[in-house]
Amino acid sequence: MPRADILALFEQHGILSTSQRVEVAEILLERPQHLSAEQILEQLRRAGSGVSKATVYNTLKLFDERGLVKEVMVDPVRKFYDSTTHPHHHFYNVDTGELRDIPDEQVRFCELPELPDGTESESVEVLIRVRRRRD
Amino acid sequence: MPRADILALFEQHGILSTSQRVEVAEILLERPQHLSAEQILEQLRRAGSGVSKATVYNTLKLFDERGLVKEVMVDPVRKFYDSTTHPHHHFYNVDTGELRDIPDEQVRFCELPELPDGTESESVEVLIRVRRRRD
DNA sequence: CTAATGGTTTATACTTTGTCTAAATCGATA
DNA sequence: TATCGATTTAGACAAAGTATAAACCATTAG
Repeated sequence: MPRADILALFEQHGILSTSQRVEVAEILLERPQHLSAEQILEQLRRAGSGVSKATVYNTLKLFDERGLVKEVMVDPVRKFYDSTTHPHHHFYNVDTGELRDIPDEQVRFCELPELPDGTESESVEVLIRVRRRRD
Repeated sequence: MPRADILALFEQHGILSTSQRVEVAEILLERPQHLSAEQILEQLRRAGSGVSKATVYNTLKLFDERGLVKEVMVDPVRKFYDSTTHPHHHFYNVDTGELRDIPDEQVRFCELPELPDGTESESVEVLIRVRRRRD
């Protein structure tokens, strides 16, 4: 993703631009993917960046709060951040830990339950857990 | 849940019975619910039980491995254990943190994607995130 | 009855993930 | 150049969970 696009996204989400934030965004927003804070930190380190652990965590938290990325819950231990924020679904391979997107249009419901009283829907997400076929 | 039923479930899932395991099961299997290890430990303590932290964690892990309960991922910080193991879905209230079951038959799919090569489905779960209606 | 065996429980140390804090730094402006 | 507000940083800290090794317990063997 070109630097100009990142700056535009920051603008759009009310995020002040700093070099560290741009570095994190460049990695996570490069393509549709799911990364943990630690994975991003590791990539930064490999690229020779000096961004601190605290900043990576703070930045991802900020991005999530401002809706630039989305926290996904798939691992009970780590947080993962999804560069795709519009509603979509996931395959989760329990053997490998791989998380893969399912385009929204490949899932269609015939029937969904009524929402609990006094609530409105925020999202409807399907998680298909798969494992290596052993046959 | 009567003690005899718990012992039968242990038998059925290949879990050797011990007094500590029964204590944990009595709490979690009392009704359909979702509890963290810490919540269970707290209930045990309140009831005057001396079961150790390590045993609670080990026991829940064992129950999950043997399919007696199901780990559910809804909080990125804690693990929650679901006393309902057959496939079903959830409402998650992002305002209150409340997690509520959706019976399986209230969700029906018209269309689902093909699974990735070399994998088989383990589960298909829907999470409907809701929030307080503000209108 | 005693000892040996195999699994379970326990305290405690440790690991991992993430947050907090206070000081240092940065960038813009006056 | 000084100041101000916000950000970054190192490192301390917190919470959840795991690992380890010793103690424990029930059962069986002698």
